[in-house]
Amino acid sequence: MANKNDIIRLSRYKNALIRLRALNFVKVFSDNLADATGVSAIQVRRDFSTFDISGNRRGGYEVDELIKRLNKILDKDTIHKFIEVGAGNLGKALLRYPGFAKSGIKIVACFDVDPAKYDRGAEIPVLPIEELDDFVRKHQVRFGIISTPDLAAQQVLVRMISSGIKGVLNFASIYLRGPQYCVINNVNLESEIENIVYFVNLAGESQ
Amino acid sequence: MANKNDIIRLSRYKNALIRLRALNFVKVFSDNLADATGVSAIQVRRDFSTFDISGNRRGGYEVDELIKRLNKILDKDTIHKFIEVGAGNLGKALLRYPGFAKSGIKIVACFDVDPAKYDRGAEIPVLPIEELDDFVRKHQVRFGIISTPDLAAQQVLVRMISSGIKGVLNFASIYLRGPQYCVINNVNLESEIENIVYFVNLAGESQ
DNA sequence: TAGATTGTTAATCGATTAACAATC
DNA sequence: TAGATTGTTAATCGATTAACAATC
Repeated sequence: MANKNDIIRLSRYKNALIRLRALNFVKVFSDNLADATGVSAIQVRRDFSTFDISGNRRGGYEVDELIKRLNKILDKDTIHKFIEVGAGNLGKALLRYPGFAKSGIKIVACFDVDPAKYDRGAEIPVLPIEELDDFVRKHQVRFGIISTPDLAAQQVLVRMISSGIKGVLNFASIYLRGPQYCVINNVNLESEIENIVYFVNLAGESQ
Repeated sequence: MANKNDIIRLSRYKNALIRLRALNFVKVFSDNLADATGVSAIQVRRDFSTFDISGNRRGGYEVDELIKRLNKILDKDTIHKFIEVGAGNLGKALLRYPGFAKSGIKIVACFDVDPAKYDRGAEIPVLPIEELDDFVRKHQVRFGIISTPDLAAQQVLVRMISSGIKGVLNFASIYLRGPQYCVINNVNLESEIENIVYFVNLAGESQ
């Protein structure tokens, strides 16, 4: 069965292919994709094999066809509705982040506890957290983003799950876990920073 | 040698320990940390062993001491200077993101190509990209954040590296690589979204 | 001392790579 | 056909876990 890293690599192949297509590539060999993504050519072929994508021996893979297959697997042909909880600095920026629309997702509403943040008239309305459950059920939203302070994150997760949310992207720097049927991805910026600092220090010392 | 996952786990232990300390824990056993972080107890002990952290057989680990050791390893006792390139929505939000100050980092300047974004008087000034090299050399900055559109990211990376930056956090959804002596962490929100969607779909199908 | 926990060595598991057969 | 590339099977590598000795 596929795991997170497999999907991350598929995503990278897809992005590389889109750039290659812009350069008028019609076919690619696993070697081309390896160069473009930093993944080994053998890994590229193994991944495609895992997802039943086959090329032409001697002829490589067709770019258009390959992009279509990857988009299908990654479900890029549907627009996915998300809600967000937490309308602070990061939360507001994410509402306006053009990368999300480009990724084929649409944040349909944001929720907060702070009445000063409510804004029903906005393109993406900011609503009281109490309305979350009804909203999610009514609009059949399956995905959520948590951009609250750390302390609120766990509670928000519980609320999201009980309202029927099945997948969560968490930006709070507390590592969240949920029931098996719920997918949670943690983007921990603090941890990323700590990583960079650690390895830069390490490289600095060895000189 | 430690790898990225090792450091991510150390970061998680540290965060869990800070919460446990707030609950008045004085000692912890590897089992406690396992429960708190979702990592196995054996992995916890192995990690500590890797970093020469030892506890008391029968007595576990002392919380205060352990936090100190982890902070030392993660270099949390120094404030690290960062520059940022890209003052768009996400870039501006990151400038104001309280999580960074909490992580012990300080963004000292932001750079952009758009004159409309320049703001020399701001607490964190937004400066023309042409000034990046001088600024980085003068202030001896070693770390950078890329929050530009995808197309600019590669160029910005080259510029950062040539000015002496050693560690980069990249938010553009293009996978960046650099020379070995440079540490690059890619935070690809599009890819995170694709992951969540994929696994939620997968779970949905199997029902 | 007996019991419980650490810390290390050996075993297992999974992911990546090497080798090579299939085939265009 | 000869040459080059895919795709799969076997081998390797690294990370995680199991088992257990050390010891508080």
